[in-house]
Amino acid sequence: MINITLKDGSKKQVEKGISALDLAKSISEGLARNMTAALVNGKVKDLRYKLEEDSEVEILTFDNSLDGKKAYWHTTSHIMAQAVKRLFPDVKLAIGPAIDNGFYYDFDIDTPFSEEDKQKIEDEMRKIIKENISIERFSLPRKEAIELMKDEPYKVELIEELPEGEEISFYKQGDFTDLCAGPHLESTGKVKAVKILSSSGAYWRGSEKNKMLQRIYAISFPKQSQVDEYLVELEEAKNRDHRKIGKDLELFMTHPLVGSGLPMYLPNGALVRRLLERYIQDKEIKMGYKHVYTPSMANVALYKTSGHWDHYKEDMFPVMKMDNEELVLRPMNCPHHMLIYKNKMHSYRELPIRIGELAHDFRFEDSGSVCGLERVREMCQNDAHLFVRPDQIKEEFAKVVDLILSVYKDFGFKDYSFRLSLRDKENKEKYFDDDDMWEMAESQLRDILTSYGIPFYEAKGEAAFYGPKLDVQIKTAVGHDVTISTCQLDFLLPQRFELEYIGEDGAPHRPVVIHRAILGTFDRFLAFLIEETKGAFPIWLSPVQVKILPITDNQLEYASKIKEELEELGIRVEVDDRNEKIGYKIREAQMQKVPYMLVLGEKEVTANLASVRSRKAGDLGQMKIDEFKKKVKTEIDNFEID
RNA sequence: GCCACUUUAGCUCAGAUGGUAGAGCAACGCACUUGUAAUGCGUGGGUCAUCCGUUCAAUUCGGAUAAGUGGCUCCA
Repeated sequence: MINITLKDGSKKQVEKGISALDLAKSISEGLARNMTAALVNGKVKDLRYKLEEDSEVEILTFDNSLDGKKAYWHTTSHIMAQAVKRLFPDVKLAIGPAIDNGFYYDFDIDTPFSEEDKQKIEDEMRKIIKENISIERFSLPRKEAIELMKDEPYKVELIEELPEGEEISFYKQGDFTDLCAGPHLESTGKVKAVKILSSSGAYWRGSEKNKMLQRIYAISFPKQSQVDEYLVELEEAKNRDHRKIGKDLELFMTHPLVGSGLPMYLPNGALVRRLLERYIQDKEIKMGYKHVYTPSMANVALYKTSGHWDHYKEDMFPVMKMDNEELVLRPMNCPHHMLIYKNKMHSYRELPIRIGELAHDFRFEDSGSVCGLERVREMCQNDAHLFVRPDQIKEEFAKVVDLILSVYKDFGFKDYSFRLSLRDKENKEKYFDDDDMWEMAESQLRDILTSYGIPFYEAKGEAAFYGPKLDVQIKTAVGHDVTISTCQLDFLLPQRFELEYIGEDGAPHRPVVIHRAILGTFDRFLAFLIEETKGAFPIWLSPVQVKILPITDNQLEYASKIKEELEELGIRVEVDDRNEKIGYKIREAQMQKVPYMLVLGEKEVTANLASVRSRKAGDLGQMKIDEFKKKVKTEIDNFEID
């Protein structure tokens, strides 16, 4: 007998060699029925994994954990591969993992899958599910494993990379066998509802140097209704997409004659952006930042000096040759700001010096990756460079993090995470070559984060070429993972530009540079803000804050009187004086996400009142004009979010 | 940049296996003077993204270009 500790802390004595599934059955039949995998001593195992010694066990179901879902989805990915193999026997299989939302499988096939192909594959998958084929695990020594997979070159490549001497595990379901570490369900019939979502090209092993394979994304659930719900969720995400809302609310537009990745801000969007610019600059000024203006282009030599030329030129617009000069549109502002620092001699007493700019940058983004305001080719950065003494790094960095947190609080953002972006040591040509500098910068950043108790995760290969970064990552409505704020530690540019300050000892010393962008770029920040608010901006950012809706022409005079009163307080207000029914005017104001509507009829004019309606709570009843003015003014001044 | 798909009125979308197109909303006009998410009637509006082919004839078929969408690569 062995001792099993379950997740709830309860203990159980069972026979040695019992399967996880039988253990679940001994607890409850229902639990066993919904079981997708087991977590044994922290490792995900199959349902039929045999428990040989005392262990901590958690029964995973589709509903109680991501690991449970992944076991379910991973099994479905094998069903997909089996279906594809049945329909297209010449296809070579690559990999088919579960992801956070479903799974995919990559196939090497000469002609990409058509819509009809995908329908056929989905039908075949349902057939395999119906056949309820038992899924068996077995393992082989490397040589035999390669022999078994000799017709699958991608699998052979994977096997060859597995550690020497280890048994290689396979899963077999009827006529289909796949190299796989598991875990899996016990049979294909356990999967109930499946839906192919999309297909696309994807490079083998994620490298553009390799062949492009065909990837199919799909999802599966224990119930058909869950598939339907998931599809509704996807549809709702599309309605939150900043590109759709940006068009509906006339925030920005694009035009083929202007070009890809070059959005134009319409009056509403421009207003929101101007308010964001003022908001952040005011905050920065309070924190001792000095703002500058520098040109959007520069001599190539500037980027040769900074070192960007060798690492970044592929992402820049091509050189413009003038008489004796070679000019480029700038992709970042750091070099300009380095020269501003260098413009005069600095004392250790002056530091930190904080140079800020709302600066336009130009990056030649791949045509396939531009996206609304999220990825553009001309952007405006909320950029700043902090020139600090080494002993000030920690404090100054913490101030930046505080600023980030306070801004996010003002906007009510909650779904973001800090990422410590490090160099990839395997890929050194992407980064400035100075191991000592990297080790020092990375460990210093990690120390700061740890000592301030900021939760973060680490990501290799995400650093800037000159140093590691702290990035704030968010997920967009359609699921892109993007950086919204960034703070970077840089020992390189001060060296390249030979920056100095005179220390207490009278000798020159080298400052350290912190690059930071709080709102990142105004473009992407606005995209994020649109998606977070679904276009219902907080009142201080709303293009129209109050819309006055007279019921008939008889209230027009009263309406314009109130309009003037509100305008005196700087409130953005419009009167809808069209000859339409009140329901129509309300519907329109509501769709334009106007925070407050004032309905004015006979009753209001007589009593000198306004009927107030909020976009969020609906009819608030009648209010004195002064009372309403005070309410709105307070909400605007306090950056209130609803 | 790569793979696939898409592009028809200001917007959202129908449409014909080749004989130059339609709806709803919006716009404009008229009537109605209206009480918390769409009043009724009428009018105008399209080189069917652009260019080049095939054809008696192309918005429809083929090719190229541009822009967009979903991914991959890349990235604020």
